[in-house]
Amino acid sequence: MTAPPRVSDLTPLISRSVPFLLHCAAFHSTRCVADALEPVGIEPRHFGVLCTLHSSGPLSQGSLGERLGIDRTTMVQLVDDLERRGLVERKRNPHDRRSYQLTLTPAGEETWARAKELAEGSEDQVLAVLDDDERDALRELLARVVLAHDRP
Amino acid sequence: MTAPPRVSDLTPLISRSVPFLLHCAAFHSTRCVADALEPVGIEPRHFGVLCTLHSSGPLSQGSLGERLGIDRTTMVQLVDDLERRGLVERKRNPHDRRSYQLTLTPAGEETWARAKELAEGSEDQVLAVLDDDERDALRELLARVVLAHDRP
DNA sequence: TATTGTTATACTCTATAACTATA
DNA sequence: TATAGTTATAGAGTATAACAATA
Repeated sequence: MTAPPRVSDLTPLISRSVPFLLHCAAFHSTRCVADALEPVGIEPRHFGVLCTLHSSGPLSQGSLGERLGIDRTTMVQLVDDLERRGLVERKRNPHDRRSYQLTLTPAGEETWARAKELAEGSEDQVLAVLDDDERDALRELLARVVLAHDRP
Repeated sequence: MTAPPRVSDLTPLISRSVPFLLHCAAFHSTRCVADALEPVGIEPRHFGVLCTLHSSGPLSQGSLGERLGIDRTTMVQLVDDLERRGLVERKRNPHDRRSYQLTLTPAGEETWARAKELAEGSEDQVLAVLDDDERDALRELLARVVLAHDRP
């Protein structure tokens, strides 16, 4: 992703538009999460996989990718990364030997817990200029907008 | 950009996080703008160029790219697109013949005005689930967060 | 020598097509 | 025949390096 421009350089036609503001805010927040996760050696997308396996595992690569909106060919590389780091294990499904049962290793659970703290910390950093009520309000407004565009 | 997943498929660890919500909202809003601009034959990035030239032109390709956070090599292609459509004109700067003075053609001004209406309409569509006060609140909260991360 | 615009090239991210092994 | 995972490949989108014209 490319860094957004300086807001002060732009005509208000752009800098006051909601799509532009959302693009900038998304960029900064994702970069903050990425920076925060650096000490545990994973990127935001890997964190998504860890969260999903922690909450809903074991899952096959296919169903994991489906939930996360990630193509199965991309999923292979993501799981390769996590397996190489010893965070995820590829066990064969005994009932269907074509598919895996992906699970977090103990190290994967530890890394997930650590990453969760770091990610939450980065969110505080992104929203530093807002007080608690304003943070709740922003989350609520965004959730409603996003839900309205969700596929059925 | 890749489409975000169905929110209902995700663990709340992800779907309630601000970076994820911002990513989804940014994706949907940009897609809506892109769809809205389709009738005038330009993409959101072209619209950014038209807006900047309308408000602050004439500009050289370099300074235009600098304002918009777009690399100069990418800028060449963008201006090529707009020139091919007859919306932007490359005039040589008489005081420095290395650089251009980019200006909107009359057709460019017309297209800008039309695109502005279409883009504003798409914003209404994105924020359809929010009332006027809520839209203002969202814009205000986003603007403060973005400004806090702006480069000096 | 430095700068503007340009081209050719490389890199990243992601998706499509084709393969294998299982079913 | 169909599906899970994999690999090779191609396509966007963007950035780096090298070049021509001008300063």
